[in-house]
Amino acid sequence: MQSVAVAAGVSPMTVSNSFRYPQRVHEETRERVLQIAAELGYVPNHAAGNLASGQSRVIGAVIPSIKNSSFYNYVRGMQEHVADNGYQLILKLADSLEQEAAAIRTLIGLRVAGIALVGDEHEDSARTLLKKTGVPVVEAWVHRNPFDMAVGYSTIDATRAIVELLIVQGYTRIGFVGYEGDVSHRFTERLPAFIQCVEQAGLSSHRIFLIDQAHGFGAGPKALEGLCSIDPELDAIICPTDIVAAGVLFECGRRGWKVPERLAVAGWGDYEIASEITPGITSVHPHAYEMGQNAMSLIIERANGNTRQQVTVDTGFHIVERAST
Amino acid sequence: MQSVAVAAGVSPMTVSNSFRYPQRVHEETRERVLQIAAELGYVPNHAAGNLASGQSRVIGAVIPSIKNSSFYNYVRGMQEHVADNGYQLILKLADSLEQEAAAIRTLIGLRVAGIALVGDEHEDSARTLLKKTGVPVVEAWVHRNPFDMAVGYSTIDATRAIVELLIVQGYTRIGFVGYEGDVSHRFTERLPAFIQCVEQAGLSSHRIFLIDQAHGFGAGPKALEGLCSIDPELDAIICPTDIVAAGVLFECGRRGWKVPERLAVAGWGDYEIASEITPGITSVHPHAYEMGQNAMSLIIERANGNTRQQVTVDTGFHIVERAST
DNA sequence: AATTCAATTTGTAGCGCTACAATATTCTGC
DNA sequence: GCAGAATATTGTAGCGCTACAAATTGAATT
Repeated sequence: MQSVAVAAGVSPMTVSNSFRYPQRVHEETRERVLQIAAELGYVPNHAAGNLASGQSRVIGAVIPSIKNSSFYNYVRGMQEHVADNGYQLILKLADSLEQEAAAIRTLIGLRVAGIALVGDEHEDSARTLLKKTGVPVVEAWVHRNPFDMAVGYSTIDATRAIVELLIVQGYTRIGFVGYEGDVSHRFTERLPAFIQCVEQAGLSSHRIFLIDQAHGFGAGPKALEGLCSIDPELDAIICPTDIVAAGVLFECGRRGWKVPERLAVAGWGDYEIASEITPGITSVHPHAYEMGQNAMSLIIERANGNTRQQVTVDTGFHIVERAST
Repeated sequence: MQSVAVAAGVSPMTVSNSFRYPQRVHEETRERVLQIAAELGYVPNHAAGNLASGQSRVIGAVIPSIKNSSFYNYVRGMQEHVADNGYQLILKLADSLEQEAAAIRTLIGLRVAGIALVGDEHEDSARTLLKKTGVPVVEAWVHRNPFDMAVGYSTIDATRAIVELLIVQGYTRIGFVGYEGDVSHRFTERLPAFIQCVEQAGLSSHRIFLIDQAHGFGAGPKALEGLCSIDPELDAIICPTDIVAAGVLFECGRRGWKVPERLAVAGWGDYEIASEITPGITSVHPHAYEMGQNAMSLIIERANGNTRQQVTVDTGFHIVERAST
């Protein structure tokens, strides 16, 4: 900074202001400073700025995986929103709760302005740390009982919507594919909603099969086999993601089963494959882009001192009906 | 840090050493310090540490997109390697060269220990900045003419391998799908290799169709249509990614074409879908995990002062033969 | 008991920047 | 031409940490 200041014939403070508070500096001066900075390859040291001001223009987001495209639009929403507001987004990947806790520790070490997490299940140590440091936290993809702030949609309502659609379309032997073990509420909430909804319609809710979350397409054949051993005349299947649904479709192809005549297949997430595969997969579209935008918006508002009363944003969802049901 | 020091009855310097140089501190003392730090929710301020030491244990990686799973194993390789060496990885997403340049500026502002990029095409301003700051840079997925260091494999050799496989299998009317416009060398290198290789075999190289990189599965039908209008009797097709190949497979399904009898389909990247779809897609497996590992390894070595002579690592590839060819 | 040496701990200075208050400069209106 | 306001610029101190050198401690040796 010093050398830029000398080269531009101003004080270091003016260089600092040119970057951080452009309107405080006379336009002509600012342009000269920025040009010389560019020539000298000077980029303000964020670490020093952060230390001096106690503020940060970097927001961290932890996402569970990039294995599937589910988070593409979520990240895009975050990215575009922060860019519009002069912030920067950095990402950390975490496949497990331990990794999430480590990622949170890194982000806190970096003294980011806020942290966006996915889901509402976190390690106790991470919760404690977040609480103690008081950093703004948004949980995305969930919409109740926020730890701090939350943005999401009701997976219960969405489950109900998809079950009701299948019932209206005349399916009666509906199977449900869930994830086994410790997985996020955004998955575990669906099963009770399914059971309640099919029983309300006077149908049986015993067609349930749980698979390992780690599997992608491969889960499809496994799930189909599992459900068929419960009821060989299964006529519809609700999958936890479009990837699993596509796996089921592939397996139907191998078996020579017509979709949806022999079996209706519903997915979740409205991934790109849902619209491109034949038949297209009926799916829950979760407004991921808006979720990303709102997550950043909540953090930026909090960082600017606006403590909002309403700390949960419901971005809703909609059902995309396609040929698979 | 001060309050941890007081609570533990040691000097701030001992707290610092407990975190940064554990072996310098007596085990008993260290454990007490770390335990009190945990109780107090103290996480060392990376900004201050970075400022004081001029060193950073954070490495930044810029990846083009998480839309497809192509970079999953690459990121996993990076992640696991840095964790083993006491470093941290942060990710930035960039869909365009401008976004990449912005991401690089952010990472430089953060004074990261090194930067991993994908491909060898970058904005001039970004190149200049990287050169001037001297931060260690690895370009991944390319393996020649590194800007600083590089880790990748030869897309030319891989193209040759896949073309030769098709020729050996008896296909003669081979079509090639490429990307139009300004895309990375890791794509543009393939077309000349394709042309050279088919001509060497005495075949015609006029079956070429370029598509927009932005399209995913949807590119498949477009490409197939385009190539069929060049040669309706096309008997094999080489796609730029497995996603496009899957799109072609979907389209073949709609047309009632048998794969590989009517048309052989080759993909690239060995994404999960390649092994799960029926028929499985013959694909180029790029050893992405090893690429990620090596990228981090090069940066960490450089950060530790070991200037290696060999700045390019070839992680190779292999062809996975499946039923689609 | 004195000396040596290694292991452990501790002050001090300063990293590059920004908050804040103070100062310098330019612009109004009369 | 001048007071007063508005705009633009500048010192100073300090953010939280670590490099480095110096100091302390304890055990082993003479």
